[in-house]
Amino acid sequence: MSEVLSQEFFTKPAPELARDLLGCVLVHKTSEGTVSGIIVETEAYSQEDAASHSYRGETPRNSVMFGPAGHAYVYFTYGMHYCFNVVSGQPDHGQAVLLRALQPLDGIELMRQSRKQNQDKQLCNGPAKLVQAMGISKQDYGKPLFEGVLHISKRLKEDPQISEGPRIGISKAVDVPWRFWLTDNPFISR
DNA sequence: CTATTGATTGAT
DNA sequence: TCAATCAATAGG
Repeated sequence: MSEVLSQEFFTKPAPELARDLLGCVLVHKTSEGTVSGIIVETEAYSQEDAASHSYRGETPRNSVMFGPAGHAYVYFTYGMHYCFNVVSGQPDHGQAVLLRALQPLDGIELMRQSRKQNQDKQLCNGPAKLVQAMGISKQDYGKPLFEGVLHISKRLKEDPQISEGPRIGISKAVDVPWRFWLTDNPFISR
């Protein structure tokens, strides 16, 4: 068993946290069983960033982004999908890290059931896919990730090789290289 | 109140 | 390449 991250770990700026979360493990202990996966792809969003939900200030949807770091920002989009973010930085500065892909670790059978999909590479290779596979819902909005049934554990291996590039699916700040992934990992999206 | 858009996905 | 599908947000 790996150690759970401290809240302090999340207080760094989003682009930095996005890198540091790679290789860490997202764990969800549900009534059905435990599901977990290695974080292999992330994106950073900060308040000065035109592509960020926090760019135009605090609203009912994004308010948790302006609170203390280490909490979950879950939002509904495209009328059918949820995405999962980790709040980062200091309070009153809206920033977060979007989790885009995981490498399935535990509870793969549960993931297959919730995703109605058998191929392991198709289980968590997209932001809305991992939310489905991990059994995350809007109920998890604002929950702490440094303790509790939904949490993030420390890296299994230190100093992984990381690649970076432009973010996916946005129409503003399209050239900002704030998407990060574990180099050559086969479980990333696109 | 109305209109637009979207940090996506799966099928064609 | 495109439809699905609707809440949040911006604008009047």
